[in-house]
Amino acid sequence: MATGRTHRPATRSRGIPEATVARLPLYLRALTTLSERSVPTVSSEELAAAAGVNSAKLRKDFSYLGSYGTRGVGYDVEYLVYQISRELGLTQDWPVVIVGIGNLGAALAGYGGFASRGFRVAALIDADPAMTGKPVAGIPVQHSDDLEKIIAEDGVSIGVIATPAGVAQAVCDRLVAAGVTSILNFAPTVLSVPDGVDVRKVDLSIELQILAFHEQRKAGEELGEEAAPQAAAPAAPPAATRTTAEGGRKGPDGDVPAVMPA
Amino acid sequence: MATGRTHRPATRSRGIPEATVARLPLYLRALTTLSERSVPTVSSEELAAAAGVNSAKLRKDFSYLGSYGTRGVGYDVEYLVYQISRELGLTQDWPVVIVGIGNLGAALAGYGGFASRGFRVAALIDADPAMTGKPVAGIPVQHSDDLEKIIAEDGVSIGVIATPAGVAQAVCDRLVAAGVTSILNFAPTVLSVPDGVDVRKVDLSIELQILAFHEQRKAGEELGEEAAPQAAAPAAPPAATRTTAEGGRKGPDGDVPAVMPA
DNA sequence: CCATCTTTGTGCACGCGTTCACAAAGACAT
DNA sequence: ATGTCTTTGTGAACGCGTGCACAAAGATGG
Repeated sequence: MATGRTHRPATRSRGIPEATVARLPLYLRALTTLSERSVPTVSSEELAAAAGVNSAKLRKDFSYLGSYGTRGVGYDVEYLVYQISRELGLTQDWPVVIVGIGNLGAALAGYGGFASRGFRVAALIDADPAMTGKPVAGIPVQHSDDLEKIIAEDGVSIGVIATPAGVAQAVCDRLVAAGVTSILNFAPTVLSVPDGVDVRKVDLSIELQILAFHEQRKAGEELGEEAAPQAAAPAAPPAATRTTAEGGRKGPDGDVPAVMPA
Repeated sequence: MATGRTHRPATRSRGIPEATVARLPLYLRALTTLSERSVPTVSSEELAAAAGVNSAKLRKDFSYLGSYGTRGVGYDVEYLVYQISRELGLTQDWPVVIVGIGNLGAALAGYGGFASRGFRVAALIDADPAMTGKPVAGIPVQHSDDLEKIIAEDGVSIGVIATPAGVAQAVCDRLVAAGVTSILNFAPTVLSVPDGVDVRKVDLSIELQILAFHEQRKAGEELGEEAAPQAAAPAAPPAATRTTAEGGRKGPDGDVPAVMPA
């Protein structure tokens, strides 16, 4: 999973646990598939399998929404699709702006999953004047000078940041000042926002690193493990006296800017 | 955060809690930034602020790795960078293949965050013959017929799936059969894999839906809330006798294919 | 060498999330 | 009607993760 929430430690929203909210979209997707196949009802067991979760967990999740099932039968697919959509707020229109139209921003602009769920790409914004006016995924890119105006005119409350890390906080500040209260951040930076603003972060690099950790562990187990526990530590051990790090020896790597040169 | 893990319920790997592993990349990024600025040591308080977490949590996380700090001083930045890198397995080379070179696949191929962390894009694979040979981000796209050969020759153990949802499971099966044991999935589908294979899922649409939920809640609170609790339920209520759903009335939407027509 | 001050490392308690297991509810057949 | 059978909804136990708060460790100054 992309990484989690930032703000709001555990504010149980309207009694629905955060963990449950995060799974509702999963159920919704499975239900939509069933709906297309004209399946009238589905049992918690079947739906759980389709969504890849435990059936008891699914039933408990649904119990937070109300009693929408029928004992001995299961859940009415159409009805449940509507209830979950309503709970998630997908029955209304959510205009979204995407800031930073690099490779990733362009991919997001063309992502079908948005439009299909009540999300409407209201505008694409980029700081590069050369991009202004150029259509991406059928939508003309606008210059970031007009950011505030765009947000206000379209009543946008959700912003997507796909800029380099260096400018992400600045973009974030402008979005928030303009009235945006929910942000989906693809830039590899920790954004700080005032209370009342939600930030969710998707970090591609982090996901790979987590996979690498498990991969390494698996490889180690196969080899009998406990082979090279401490190896040769290159840098300074818990240095007693504080050693002044000699220049920026770390050379390569460095936290590369970001997702794309937007 | 992109969404979470799929397999491996809570297998505490080598004593390090899963939640801690997920935060290590965060710490590593903050530490790398400090390293570039030649900061020799950092306290848990400072580092925690930079990473956006609680300092007590950070200290506990580090305690799972060992005692790498010095009381009264803090942590040696260079040393900690190395220790975390080693723990995450980033000191070794991880060849990665990306399958499905649409907009998203191309964005991933050009993503700087990969190369900078020990991940090497070994190959780009797409099923479209028209793409074969075409360079994307400097790497020529190869045809999916050669998938097995590529995996074997380069010793790839990590695969990224950026294909439409419809073919994701098939691609996944081929990857696994060819020897891949870790998969990062961008297609909006639940992948089923044999034991021993890790799957992490990044679902852009789900993230937005979660934001919409909170956004809706915030909007509701402002209006005094409890305004339209039950509204007019359109579809069938917990139908007593099972109603045969009339055709595929659900019409619009439908779970759109995927990320890109790869 | 001792006192003081800073910062780590962690024991402990608390709360959320997960899972089990079962009683209650309703469909369906006779 | 009544009994059987299926499936929901949930009480309760458990485990993980988080955060507090403090003792131990070590640096630093006199």
